Amino acid sequence: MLAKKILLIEDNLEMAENVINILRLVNYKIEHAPNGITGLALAKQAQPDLIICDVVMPDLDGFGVLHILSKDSGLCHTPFIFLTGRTETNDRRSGMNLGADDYITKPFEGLDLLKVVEVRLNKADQLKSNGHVSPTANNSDVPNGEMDFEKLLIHQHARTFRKKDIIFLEGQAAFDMYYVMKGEIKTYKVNHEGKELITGFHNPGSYLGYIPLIEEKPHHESAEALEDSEIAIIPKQDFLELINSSRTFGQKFIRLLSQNIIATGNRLLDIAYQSVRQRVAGALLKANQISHHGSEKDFIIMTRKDISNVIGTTTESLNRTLADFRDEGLIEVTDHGLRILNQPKLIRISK
Amino acid sequence: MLAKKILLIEDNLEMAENVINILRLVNYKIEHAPNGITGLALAKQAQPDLIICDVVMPDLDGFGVLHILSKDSGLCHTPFIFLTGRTETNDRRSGMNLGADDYITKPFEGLDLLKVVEVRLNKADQLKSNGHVSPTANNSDVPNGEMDFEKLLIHQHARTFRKKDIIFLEGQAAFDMYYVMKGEIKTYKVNHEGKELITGFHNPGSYLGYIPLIEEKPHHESAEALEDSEIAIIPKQDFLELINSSRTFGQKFIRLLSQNIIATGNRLLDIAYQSVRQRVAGALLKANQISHHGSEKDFIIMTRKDISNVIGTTTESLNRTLADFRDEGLIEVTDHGLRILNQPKLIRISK
DNA sequence: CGCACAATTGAGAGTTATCAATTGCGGTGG
DNA sequence: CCACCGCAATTGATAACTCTCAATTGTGCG
Repeated sequence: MLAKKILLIEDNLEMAENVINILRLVNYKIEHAPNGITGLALAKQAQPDLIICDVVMPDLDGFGVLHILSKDSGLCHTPFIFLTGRTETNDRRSGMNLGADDYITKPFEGLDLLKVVEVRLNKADQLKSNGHVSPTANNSDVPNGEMDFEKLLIHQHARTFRKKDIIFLEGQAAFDMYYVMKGEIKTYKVNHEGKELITGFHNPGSYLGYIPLIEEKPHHESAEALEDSEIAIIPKQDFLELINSSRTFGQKFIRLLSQNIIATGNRLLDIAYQSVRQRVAGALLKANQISHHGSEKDFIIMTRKDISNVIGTTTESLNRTLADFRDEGLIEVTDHGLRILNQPKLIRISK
Repeated sequence: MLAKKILLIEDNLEMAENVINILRLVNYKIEHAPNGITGLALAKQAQPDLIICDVVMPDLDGFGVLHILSKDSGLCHTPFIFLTGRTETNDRRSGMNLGADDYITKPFEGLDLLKVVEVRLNKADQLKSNGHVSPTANNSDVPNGEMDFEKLLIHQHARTFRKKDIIFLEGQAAFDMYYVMKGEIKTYKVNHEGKELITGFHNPGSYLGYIPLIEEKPHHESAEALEDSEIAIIPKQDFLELINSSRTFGQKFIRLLSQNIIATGNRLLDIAYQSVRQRVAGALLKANQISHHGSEKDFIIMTRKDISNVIGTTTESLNRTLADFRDEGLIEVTDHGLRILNQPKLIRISK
């Protein structure tokens, strides 16, 4: 197989050297551009298999480079990896949506870099060789086939979001719909005092962020990755066309929305009139139903903060209730999570 | 004009005499059937302009008569009025959905009877003479034209629901969508302990009860008339066809659902974390925005119970908060309702 | 007039939030 | 390798809030 060609766009020469040295270890062919402008030119000329690009650069920064490349039909599907400084990403709560397929934070381990590069090259190969077979069709992550929709996903490569990464923030303008392919995402709203209420958990096969597209409004909730996740990003235009042209897809969405309304209505009633004790019991039961995501049965892995933000209470109140439940022999608290011991009694409490 | 022909189906002869005597005063032509079976036969033969029918009868009761007539293309649009006993209707909370165009409770005043009959005859005339022009197009109650939808409404006559009548109850099977043409409706959910949470107010132009039709599930909330109202009833089949065939209508519904989701999400956040004081302020402001329904500006007419059921608290807590607001000069409490005196400060409190 | 029901007010109990302090844990840097 | 830092989890004490129960007043209606 031909050696893969990688384009590195990085203005800091020391850093560039560093990256190049690491990549050379695996026999990649490296092109280096010292700024965004020449990076663009080099990309068009060399047609690399993958692009690594620093975010912070004079003149044309990484976002600019990405933006321009995404308009280029020959390069828009080339894997694009950001090199981001610690300070920028450490504060993930700033709501950045990187827009690249993946990213690496500086400083980084050589192994991390190689891994990310390899994964991205492999995925790109898969997409190419599979032709029009959807990448999601290969693994069984995705429930009930989407037909039209999968066709649309083919032309999208999934982006990576690491644990705690923000996918979008309440109030931001909405440009895309999101489709979870791997991992787990929470959506939430924050009130005036900074208290958070979780509005939903989203596993593979779940759609995110489409309501603002319909309403032509900013995001009404935020989304954050609870674990490393892969998410396909469908442009607003494509989504709207799909809704408007495909009857089955439109109907599917109407049903999604309806279910959402019924569920939210029930939650309203619970939060309005049930005690914390009742809501905790209910939340544990629901979490237990849903979150068999790979883990043992009857095992709930969530931070106290997240559980309390589902219930709409403080961690302290939650914790007291959990302690009560533990003392009453209803649940078991281990290092790794919660296990329900007496489901019938919990059900009784939750009503 | 020809004398109108009215068919009375009533097994109690004394009651029948009574009704006939009253109706004769206005020169109606009366046919009388002493039971449901002959009533049906007489209806088909005489083709009356209006039918008055007792609910409680041996063999075939009023509901049975109505059901059979509604299948008859020649009679299904004939105004149909129920005569119901006090005991049945007094307990309106039993969730009956009468299904008739209107009803009269025994014992009744002669004037009431005549009024109801006259109103129904007039409406039927209007429908006939207007041909394919929607009756709703004549008055400006209904916002932004519905196009396809109005055509569908033509073939429906509105049913009357009196104040406090139940339109549908949570848990009941859902057969129809409802379209408010006049009056005001509240939808609400009730929890295990009988506490009520109001999920919405619906004015003319508003749709009700369609979500269960989409989901093929029982009603997820109940609906009750807050004042005398007129509601068109669209059969499930018609609604589903409309959703599936009309692009614009489907889109319209997607938007309705989306708005609902955004609004409910915000309410969740409020109820979860805001104090009663904050929620009362918010509710007053919102009620003030919406409920200029004919009444004076800045004037809120709602029972304390309804306000507290919007907020998710008890009437006592609500009332204490209202008393506070009154003492602080933020609102004025009169015999007929509440008036907001200091909107800016209320806004500040609500956040 | 009296009944049924909505609104109001009071007193006390129960629940939940807040503030504060402590413990435990994973990762970092020396 | 270990001390240290930051963060999550836990526990305690207290304050604040809201509900419940009870009693009273007001109001529309037969």
